[in-house]
Amino acid sequence: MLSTVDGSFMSSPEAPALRADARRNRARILESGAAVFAERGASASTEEVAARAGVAIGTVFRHFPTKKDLLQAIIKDLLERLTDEVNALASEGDPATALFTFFGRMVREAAEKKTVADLLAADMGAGIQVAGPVQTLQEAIGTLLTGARHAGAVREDVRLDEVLALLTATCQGALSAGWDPDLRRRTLAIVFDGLRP
Amino acid sequence: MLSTVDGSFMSSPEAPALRADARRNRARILESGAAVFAERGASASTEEVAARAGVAIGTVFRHFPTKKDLLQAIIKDLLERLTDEVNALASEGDPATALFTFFGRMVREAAEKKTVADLLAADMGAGIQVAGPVQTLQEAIGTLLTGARHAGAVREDVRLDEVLALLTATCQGALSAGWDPDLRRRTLAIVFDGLRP
Amino acid sequence: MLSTVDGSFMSSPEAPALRADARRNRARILESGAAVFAERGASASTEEVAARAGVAIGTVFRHFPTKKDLLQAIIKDLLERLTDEVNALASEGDPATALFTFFGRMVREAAEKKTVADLLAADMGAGIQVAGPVQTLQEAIGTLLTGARHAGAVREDVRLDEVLALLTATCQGALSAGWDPDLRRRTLAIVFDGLRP
Amino acid sequence: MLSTVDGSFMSSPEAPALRADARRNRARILESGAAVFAERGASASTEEVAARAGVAIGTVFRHFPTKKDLLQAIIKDLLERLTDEVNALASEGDPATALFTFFGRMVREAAEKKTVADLLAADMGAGIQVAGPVQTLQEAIGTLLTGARHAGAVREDVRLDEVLALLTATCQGALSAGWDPDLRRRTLAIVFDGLRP
DNA sequence: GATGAATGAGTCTTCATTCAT
DNA sequence: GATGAATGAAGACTCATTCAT
Repeated sequence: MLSTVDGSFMSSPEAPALRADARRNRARILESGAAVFAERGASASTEEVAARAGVAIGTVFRHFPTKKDLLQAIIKDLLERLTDEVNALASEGDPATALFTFFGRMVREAAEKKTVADLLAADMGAGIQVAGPVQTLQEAIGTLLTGARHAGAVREDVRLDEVLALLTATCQGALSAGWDPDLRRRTLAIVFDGLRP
Repeated sequence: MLSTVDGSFMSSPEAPALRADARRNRARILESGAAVFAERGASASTEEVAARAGVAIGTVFRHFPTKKDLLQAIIKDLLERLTDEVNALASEGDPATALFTFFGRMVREAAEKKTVADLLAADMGAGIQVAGPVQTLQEAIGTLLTGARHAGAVREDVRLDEVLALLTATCQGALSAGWDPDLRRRTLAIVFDGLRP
Repeated sequence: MLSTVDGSFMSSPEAPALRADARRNRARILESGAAVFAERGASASTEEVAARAGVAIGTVFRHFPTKKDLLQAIIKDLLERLTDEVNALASEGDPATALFTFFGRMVREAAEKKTVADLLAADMGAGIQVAGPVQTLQEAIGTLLTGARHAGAVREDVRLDEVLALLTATCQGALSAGWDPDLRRRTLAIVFDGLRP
Repeated sequence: MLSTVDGSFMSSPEAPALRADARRNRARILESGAAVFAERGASASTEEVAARAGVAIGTVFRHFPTKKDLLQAIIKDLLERLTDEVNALASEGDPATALFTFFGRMVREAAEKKTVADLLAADMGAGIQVAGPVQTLQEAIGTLLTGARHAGAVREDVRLDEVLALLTATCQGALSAGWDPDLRRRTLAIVFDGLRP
């Protein structure tokens, strides 16, 4: 993946201009947070995130005043990275396969890193708000879908919300059940078959 | 549904006979536990389960020495009920549609009652062991699949583990995303299409 | 069972019927809380209150779900006790001296036990609500004042709010400065002189 | 008021000369500290003092190595200002009214600015030492008292410690109860009446 | 000197679990 | 067996204080 975690050289203009060490810590906290929450679920302790990031607990709370803020930031980060991937596929790849490629990649990552859908699922309920980034990602996937339809790789009557539903479902399934590569391939083959004309 | 919640007259032979009120309490705890954990997730407090069951907290722990035991019992209960449903479909229904019927019913319930997959997903990770009942359910579903294949309703090369993977995935997806009936129908249509010859 | 359900034969009607040991603990927590907060101020730790009461921290929070609740209960308790005293004086004592007697007693206790005014002052700001009990106490003192005026012991134009202001002020002063008995006597003598015709 | 806030040109001889900006910062910290602690009580955070002073937290701790030091400095400052006021009244004003004038002014300020007595009361307990400045102020007030006695405005048997006790008490009372001007006038009228022959 | 990020002990609060009643 | 009070280990969060930049 090309994007940097800390967004160091292109931080958004209104950001408070963090010191180099602070930026480094922020990035490490996000990273360890993603790992810890993916492994242990959203109820893992902030202390463990701090420990894995190699900082004191206070540092985590300085960067993210609330556990919810931390969770939200991790998810946002993840969503942005996914959106970047989708956009790259949309501009480079073959429209007939780009959607399936992204779909497969996302499910594989969910199974391997146990990150994406768990966070999306486990915590949405807790009032976490990431509406903006989610919509951006969805629109990007919509572009892939349109391309695939035009290329005749996907049925004309398939709508975006079904695709998103299938994507979310398979990510969560792969995640919680730990699909091995072969099972993943066979399961997705069925879904992809269902999408084709 | 025919199964009893408390399993009163078929408890394992060596278990000491429960007093009538104890049996009643056990059943009510399982029931309220299913409701509470489905609504609030597995991190809901045991106290709340007790309150909704109308018993004191001590009573819950007398029946289930550990929260994990309670969760396990609830899941087991659920699995047994599902197995009964599958078996009923297998012996009565049309083999060509039975699998799809069960699939659709389970996803609908997940979406409506937020029970099945949430428990299965959220807590499997915590070391809960329900291997036996799960296998029983899986075998029952296997029967449905075989019937469907023989009836020509499902492709010959589709294996049970893919079907289970798709079932789990869509249940979780429906659950966490709250699919409305129309979205559920369209999403499952794609999956079913993928399963057909 | 022959014993009564709550075991308490004279608790106030709407009270939740505490067990004997719980009632004992509740009382001890209120007592140690009054002492600790008076000594160390309202920012003393709940842990210390628990320790002095000889219970675990959880017990304090079972009885008073919030630190604020604890503070409020202590103050209410105090106010009720004071109101009782005032009422006793109003019905028994000499109207010409009852007000002065109560005034002096309250200031002496403030100086000795460092309780009354500190709590009243330190915590009122934190959103603690004891409006009811406070008003009850004030009305009781009002009765004393009326009696004293009728007896010619206090000037006709002295109103209740001034008396309360002087009472609060001297309590706080005695409390924070630790007036010794002699200083207290001389200081109150001046105030009482100011109140007389 | 004549005293400078920063005490720049009269700092103790051995203290290293502060840079102009450092002197300015010290003054602003004292000022914002007085405001913040008066508003929020002594448990307000040092961070807030820094923010209101427009400096970083490190700067506060460079000037006052400990929160206690900061509190102590604020109180000292306050006491010195009060002493100046008393001295001015002692040398200029009418001895018969000077004491009452000062008394009334101090109580009014307490009620309005919530500063004086709060700090004096709330923090004395925490081991803050300002014995020297306090004694200086007390002696200055003693001069006012002597003048008032000689002028026949105050009873011969009234001693300084009672006057100070009444002053402290009414300041605290006015402060915590927020006496309005009318109540303040009536309450002080009673106290003054008690002091007169 | 100023800055503000990092530290970590301390505080409030929750909750699974135990046990006296 | 049922009750619900007590326990105490965690967990989220705060804040005085230190120190690298």
